[in-house]
Amino acid sequence: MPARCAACAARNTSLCSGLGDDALAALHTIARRRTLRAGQALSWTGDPAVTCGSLVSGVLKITRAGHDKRSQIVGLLYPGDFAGELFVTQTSDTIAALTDADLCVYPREVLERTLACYPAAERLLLQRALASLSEARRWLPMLARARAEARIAALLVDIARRCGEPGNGVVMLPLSRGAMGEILGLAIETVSRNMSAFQDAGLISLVGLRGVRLLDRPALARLAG
Amino acid sequence: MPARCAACAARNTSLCSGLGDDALAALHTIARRRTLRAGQALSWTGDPAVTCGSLVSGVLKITRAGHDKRSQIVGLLYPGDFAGELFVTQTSDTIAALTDADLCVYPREVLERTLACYPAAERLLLQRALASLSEARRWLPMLARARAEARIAALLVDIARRCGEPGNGVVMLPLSRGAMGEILGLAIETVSRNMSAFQDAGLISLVGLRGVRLLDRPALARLAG
DNA sequence: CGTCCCGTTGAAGTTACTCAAGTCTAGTGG
DNA sequence: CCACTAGACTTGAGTAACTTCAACGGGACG
Repeated sequence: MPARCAACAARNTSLCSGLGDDALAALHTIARRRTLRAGQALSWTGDPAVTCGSLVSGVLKITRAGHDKRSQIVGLLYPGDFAGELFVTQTSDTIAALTDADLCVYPREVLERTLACYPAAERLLLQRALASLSEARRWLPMLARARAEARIAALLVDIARRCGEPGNGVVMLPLSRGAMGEILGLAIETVSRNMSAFQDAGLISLVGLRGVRLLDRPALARLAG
Repeated sequence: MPARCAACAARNTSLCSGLGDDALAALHTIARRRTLRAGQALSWTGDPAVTCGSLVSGVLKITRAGHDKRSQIVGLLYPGDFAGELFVTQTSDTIAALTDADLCVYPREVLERTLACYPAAERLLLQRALASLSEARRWLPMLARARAEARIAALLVDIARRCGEPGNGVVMLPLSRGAMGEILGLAIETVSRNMSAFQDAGLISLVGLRGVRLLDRPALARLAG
């Protein structure tokens, strides 16, 4: 096993986790490390689809332009997730870093050819894709119908689940209020108002700008529907 | 090639299109025909995931319960599309027929094992899954932000594209006003009002309850954003 | 011919957006 | 260590859009 892979933080959760040593070596030969600073983009909507990769650390956002040119976040990527689009020549998504991030990137076409030789890897990717589809569909009823209160409660529960807690119960959001609005389809002021209301109701406690302590997770889950 | 497959209307668009004779025969042996009447369900949210299949004719809807128990359509399936969920034991989606429909159904677990032997089929499914993911994400900004007018225009253009025209330019919607609302996250009255407004503006012309003639498709596309 | 269901239209109420000030945090430099 | 600043967050008031509630029209089918 390549030394870099053995030491990789995403070794057991990324695309690579399903691979034997030979497949891993094959991927390694086409891989390149890349770091992104918070705010920096990996790709832009409409660009030729040339790179994709596995996220090793940090959080990325996937955005698309809404009808009025306002950008909408259509997905978040956490360590181990696969970033980028396969089997297309032009990207639909803009992918950018919410926090500083490390990736293991591959040229798209080479990766596609490599995957064709390793069905186990392709199957893993299929499972991931179906899970992502299901997750995207889980948000549809939320964005289509739910009130701001429910959307925000759902997002808080979701992020707490994925970001885990560093012991003291305070979740550090990888998102600004503005980014939360971009995910939820809400104005920044609406997000802020509801967060304050949750705090007043004793459901959460805000810690600095990004920290949140979930004081009553069941109640939040109930609000989320 | 099995005679039933040779005569199948979805032979060249479904999962089967990527298969050689041997794989096709393998699938055929585990397949069963099934017809659904309009309104009839293939599976319900929460049921064990036991069946999936290829849609041969008709249109299906995929729905999930919203936060307030109201059902939200999260996807439509047209002939050739794959229906059902793989790699899960419990379904998230309710799948039901909007029109009378024919399917070629497989037991999920058997299909999964069969697919593992035919990487070409699995790759096709991966491409489909990624396309579905992209389509679901295309709706996110719509539902999150866009006004009723834009959502409805987008849906009309979308359906016209998929359902084609029977020559005279009239598209027969597979959806009632209520179903359109379930897709778009709008009240039935809002859909109705906006359809009337489009007609008054000369963008469309309503033909009976389900027929629509798109008189100014560019304008609709522009409204859709 | 009547009924039922779907669709349309109208009026009132609610929710979140927009615009506009403030306030706080975190990071910077003295 | 403290002061300062830029950006992020919060709060308030007014408005626009959609929902809800309610009643009416009209085609399909018995």
